[in-house]
Amino acid sequence: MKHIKKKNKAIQICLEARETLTPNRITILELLLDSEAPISAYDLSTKLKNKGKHLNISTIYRVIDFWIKLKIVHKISLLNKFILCKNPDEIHTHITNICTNCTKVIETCNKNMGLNLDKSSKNLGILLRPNINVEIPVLCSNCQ
Amino acid sequence: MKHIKKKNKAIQICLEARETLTPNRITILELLLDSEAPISAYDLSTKLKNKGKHLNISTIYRVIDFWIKLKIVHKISLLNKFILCKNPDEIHTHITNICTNCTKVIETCNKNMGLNLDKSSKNLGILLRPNINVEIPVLCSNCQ
DNA sequence: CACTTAATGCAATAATATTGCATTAATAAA
DNA sequence: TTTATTAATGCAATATTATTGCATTAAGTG
Repeated sequence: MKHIKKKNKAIQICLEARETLTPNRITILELLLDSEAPISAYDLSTKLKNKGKHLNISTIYRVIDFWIKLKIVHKISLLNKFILCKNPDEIHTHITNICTNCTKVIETCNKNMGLNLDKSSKNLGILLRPNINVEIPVLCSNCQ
Repeated sequence: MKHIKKKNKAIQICLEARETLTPNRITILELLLDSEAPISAYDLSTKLKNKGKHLNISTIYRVIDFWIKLKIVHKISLLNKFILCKNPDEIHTHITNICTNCTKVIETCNKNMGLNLDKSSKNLGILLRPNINVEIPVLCSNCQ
């Protein structure tokens, strides 16, 4: 298992939050670990079926929400799909670059992106929250 | 009509692009002008019905896509809703701040937001496109 | 063990969006 | 103007994404 570190990290975060680690949550986590690309709830459902395991779609959504709450999974609103967070342990502004051509995702953080949103609070009276995820439509190196 | 200028601007952009200005396109444009908040395709459908006018939902989506193509409307993926662009004539990175509490939208641009995404292309090999729209979850002044 | 809370199953339904094909309207060419 | 072509719309089915209420099962607590 090449994703063992990330898996352990997720498990650690879950346990530290005193949340329950159920078999379904592990199963979904593993599927997300195996998926480089963002994946939809129904895709997860299909993958499970192919493995002979059935979970109701509502359970799948609930498990996804569970991992999102723990900041271990991001919802990619541009795609209506979900993906594991690259740096779940670090509190910062997550930047999800999404290739509008091939939907490849390149995750980074505000520091690497020249993004300093703090100015905005003064200009607009709005408040940025820690650990938000910002999606940016781009062209990846292959699709340029 | 208090939105006469914005309406004229949209019409101008449409005509300059040599696109057809149909009654349906005008009707949808006017509904979007009247709506401060982002509005869904089905909300538009309901508003039309209330005025005694019926448009098939596919037509509504097509008309919305038409205005999006002309950069006059933004899709807010975080809400699955649509909103008129505040500065359709200026090519820049549009920033849509969305209050995660009340869904109010505060649109601005990269200059006001301390956002300089050009750095990213060097770091990540990705290409930013002109006139993209970036959605940022925030808390507005009322909801802080 | 008894009690309480949390997780899951189930099935219906809601909400959002797309498609193929027929029809009508608009535009361009003869 | 008439014809040919292209674009827009209507229609209805269907796809996709997501939520809900309630019953059941599992997990955690005293």
